Amino acid sequence: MTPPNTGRRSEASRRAVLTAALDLLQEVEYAKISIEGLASRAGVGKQTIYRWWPSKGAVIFDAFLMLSEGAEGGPVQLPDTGDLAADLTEVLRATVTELNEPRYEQPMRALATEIAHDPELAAIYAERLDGPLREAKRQRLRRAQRAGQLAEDLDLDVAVDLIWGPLFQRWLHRSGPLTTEYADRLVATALDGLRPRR
Amino acid sequence: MTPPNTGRRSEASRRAVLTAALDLLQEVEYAKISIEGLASRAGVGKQTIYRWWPSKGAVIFDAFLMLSEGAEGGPVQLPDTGDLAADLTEVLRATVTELNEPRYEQPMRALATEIAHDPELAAIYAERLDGPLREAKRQRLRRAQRAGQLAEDLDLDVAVDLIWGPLFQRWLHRSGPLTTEYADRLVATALDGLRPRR
Amino acid sequence: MTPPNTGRRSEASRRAVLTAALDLLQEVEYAKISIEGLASRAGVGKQTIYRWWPSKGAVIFDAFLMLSEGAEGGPVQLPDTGDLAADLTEVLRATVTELNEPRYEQPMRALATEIAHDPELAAIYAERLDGPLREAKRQRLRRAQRAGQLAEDLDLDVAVDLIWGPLFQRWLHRSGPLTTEYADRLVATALDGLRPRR
Amino acid sequence: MTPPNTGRRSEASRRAVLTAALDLLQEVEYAKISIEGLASRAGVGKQTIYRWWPSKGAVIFDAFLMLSEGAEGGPVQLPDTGDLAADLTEVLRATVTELNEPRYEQPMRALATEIAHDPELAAIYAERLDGPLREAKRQRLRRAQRAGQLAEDLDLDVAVDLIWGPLFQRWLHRSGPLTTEYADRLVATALDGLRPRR
DNA sequence: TTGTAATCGAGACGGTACGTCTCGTCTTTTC
DNA sequence: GAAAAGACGAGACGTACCGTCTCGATTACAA
Repeated sequence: MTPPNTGRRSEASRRAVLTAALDLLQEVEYAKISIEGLASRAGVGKQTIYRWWPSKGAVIFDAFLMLSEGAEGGPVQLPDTGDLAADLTEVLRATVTELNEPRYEQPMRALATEIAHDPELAAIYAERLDGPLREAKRQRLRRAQRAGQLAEDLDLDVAVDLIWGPLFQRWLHRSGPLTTEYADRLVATALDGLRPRR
Repeated sequence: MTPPNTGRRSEASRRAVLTAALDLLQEVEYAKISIEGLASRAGVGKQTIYRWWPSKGAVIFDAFLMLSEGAEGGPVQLPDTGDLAADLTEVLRATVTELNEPRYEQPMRALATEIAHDPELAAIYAERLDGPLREAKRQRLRRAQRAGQLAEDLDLDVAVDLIWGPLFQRWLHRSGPLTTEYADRLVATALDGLRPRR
Repeated sequence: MTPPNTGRRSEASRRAVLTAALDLLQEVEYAKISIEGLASRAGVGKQTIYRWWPSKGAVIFDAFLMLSEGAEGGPVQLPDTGDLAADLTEVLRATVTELNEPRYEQPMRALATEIAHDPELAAIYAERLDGPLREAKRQRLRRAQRAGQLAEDLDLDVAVDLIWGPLFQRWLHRSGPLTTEYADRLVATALDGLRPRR
Repeated sequence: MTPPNTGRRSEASRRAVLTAALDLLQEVEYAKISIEGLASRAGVGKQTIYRWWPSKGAVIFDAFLMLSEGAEGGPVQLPDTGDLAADLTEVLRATVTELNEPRYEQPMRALATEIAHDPELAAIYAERLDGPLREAKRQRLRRAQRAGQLAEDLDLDVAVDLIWGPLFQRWLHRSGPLTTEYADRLVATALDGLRPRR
C-alpha cells in the first residue's frame, strides 16, 4: 500500500489520517467523504494524503487494516467445543449481530464496494484481512473433517463459501432480514444439504 | 421509479437517457459517469434528467429495468429435465459465463454497489429485477421438493441463497476464480451438504 | 475583454466581481488578491470569474474601466485659462496629490504593473483609459501652439511625454520625493528647455 | 541584502542561485519563477535560499547586482565630445536599442515591477544600481552647464528626469513605439523646451 | 586531531491557491 | 409547459508552491 518510503514519513500524520477516516465513516456515507474533508479533519495537508496513498479507497482500506491489526491478539481462532453445528451457529450469530450494528455497517459496505471495484485492493484485502479469517474457518472445518464430522472428499473452500457466502450476500443486497434464526437455518441446511437424508 | 408522469413527458428523451446510460457503462467505470456527461451524451438538457430521476443510481437502475423488460418474453423459467443437479449445474455454469463477460461486468458491479448503498433502490431491485428470477428459482426447487428430491422441511429461501449466494459473493469480492468447476462443486456440495452421507 | 457572450451573462455577478475587486484593492496588496478570495468576497462561484475573464489582471482592469467610465461625464478636458504654464502646473499639482493619496496608490501601482507585463492589456489601457486623457492633453497643447505659445514644429506627443513622463517615472520608481515643487519645476523646465534662453 | 554572515556561507551555492535566477528570467516570466524551481535549478536546498534572502525579489535583485558589478570596470561615464546634443542622442539611442533587446526585456520589467512594489528594494536599487548611473548623467550635464551650454539655474535632477523619464515611461507602459527617432526628438525637445525660441 | 557547530542538499510537513470539473438550481429561449 | 441550452453558487478535485521543519552528510573552525 504505502510507497517506498525513504525513511522520513511522519507516523503521527499517518495515524491522524487513518483515525479521521474511521471517524468520518461513522458519520457520513463513504461516497461523501472527500480527501479535502479527510485532510482537514485529520489536521493534515492534502498533499500528505496524496503523497502516501494512491486513492481514497486505499486510505479507508489502510484504516481497516490498522483497526484489524490493532484488535487482533495473535492468530484468529474459531471456537471448537467439538460440536461443529453449535460452534458455527455461534459464530454466524455473532456475525449477524455485528453486521446489524449501525456503527460497523457504513464502513463495511464502503469496504465491500471498494473491493468490488478495485481488483488491486481486492487482492490486498484477500491477503491481509480476509486471508487469516478464512484460514481460521478452514482449519475449524478441517478439524471436524478429521473427526469424521464432515465428508472426506469435501472441498473446504467451497464449504466456507457455502456457509458464509449466503450471509454476506443477504446483508450486502438486503435481499431479506438478517436474523439469528436465519443464521441457525443456514448452518443446519449447509451441513445437511438440500437433499433428504434417509 | 418514474414519477407520476402527468402526460407530457417525452418518451424520446427518456429512451435517449437510458440508452446513453447503458452505453456509458460499457465505456467507463460507473463512478466516473456524471449527470453532465450523461445529459450531453443523450443530447438532452440536464434538467430533463433531474426532473424525472432522483439520482444517478436511479437512472442506471431504470436502464437495467428497460434492458431486462425488453429482453424477457413472458415469465422467467428455469430448465426442468427432472434431473435437479444437472439443471442447476447448467444454470450456474451459464451464470458463471455471464459474470465473466467483460461487457456485463462493469454494469453489474455498478448495480450491486448501488443496491448495497441505497435501501430504496434495493427494494425496487428486489421487486422488479431480482423478484421474478428468485421466484423462478424457488419454483424449480419446489417442484423437486414435491418430487421427493429435496428435504420436506427445506426452507426454499435459504436453499436459493445456499446455491446462488456463494457464487455472487465470490464474483463480487473476487475471493477466488469463478469457473464452471466451481459451479459444479457448489451444486454438488449444496445438495449433499457438508456432513458425510453414510 | 469580455468573451463573445452569447447573451446570457448575469450583470449582477459582473458588477459584484468588479466591485469586490476595487474593495479588495483598497485593503490588500494587489499580489495578495486571489481569485478564490475575490469570488468569495463577491459571493460568486470561481467558475463565473474564470468564465468571463482570462486573468486576475483582466478583472482588475475591468474594474478600473467601470470606475473611470462611471465617473466621467462626457469627454475629459484640461483647464484653459490662456496661461499655459499656470494650467499645466495646476494639473500636475493635482496629479501629484492624487498619486500621493494612499487609497489610490495600491490600485494604480497594480495597474501599472499589469500593463508592464501584459501587452494586450497595455493596448486596451492605451485605448480605453489613457487614450481620452492623452487626447485632452494633446488638445490643450495644440490650442497653446495655435496661440503661438509653443514652438510651431513641436511634436505634441513628445511634448506630452516630456511633461507627464518624468512625473510617473519618479512616482513608480520612487526615485525621489513627489512634491508640488517638483511639479512646478518640471513644468517650467519642460517649457523653457535645458538650454539657456538669452 | 545578505545577512550578517558569520563566516560559513557557501560561495558556490550563492553563485549557483544567482546564476539560476538569471537563467530562469530568460526563460520564463518573472511571476512564474518559484523559489522551489529556483532551488532545484540551482541544485540547492530551499532552505539555503530562505536562509540568505528575504524574498524572491531580493534574489533577483542580487542577481542583477552581480551582473552589473561584474560588467562594470570602474565608475560609469557618459561620453563627452563637447557636443551635448550629440552625446545625449548617442546614449539614448543605445538605451533604446538595449530596451528593445528581447533578452533584457523580461528581467528589466521584472526589476521595474519589483521596485514599484517594494520600497525597500527601491532604496537599494537607487543606491546600488541607479545611483552611479544617475550621478554620471548629472555630471555630464554639469560639465555642459559649466560650459554655458545649459541654463545656469537648471535643476540637474529635474533635467535628468526630463531626458530619461519619458523614455522609460514609454518603454514600460508601451505607450508608443520606442525608436531611435523618438530618442532624437526627445533630446532636441528637452534641450530647447516646448516654447518657441525667437 | 578531533570534536562540535553551522551549513548544506533533500524533502516531508500544514497550508493556500490554482484552474478544472461536476453538482443541483435557475433562467432564457424554442417548439 | 416541457425541452435544450447553459449560466449560476458551491465546493471537491489533484497540482504547485509557500515558508518551516527535520534529517544525515559535509565542512571548517577551535580545542
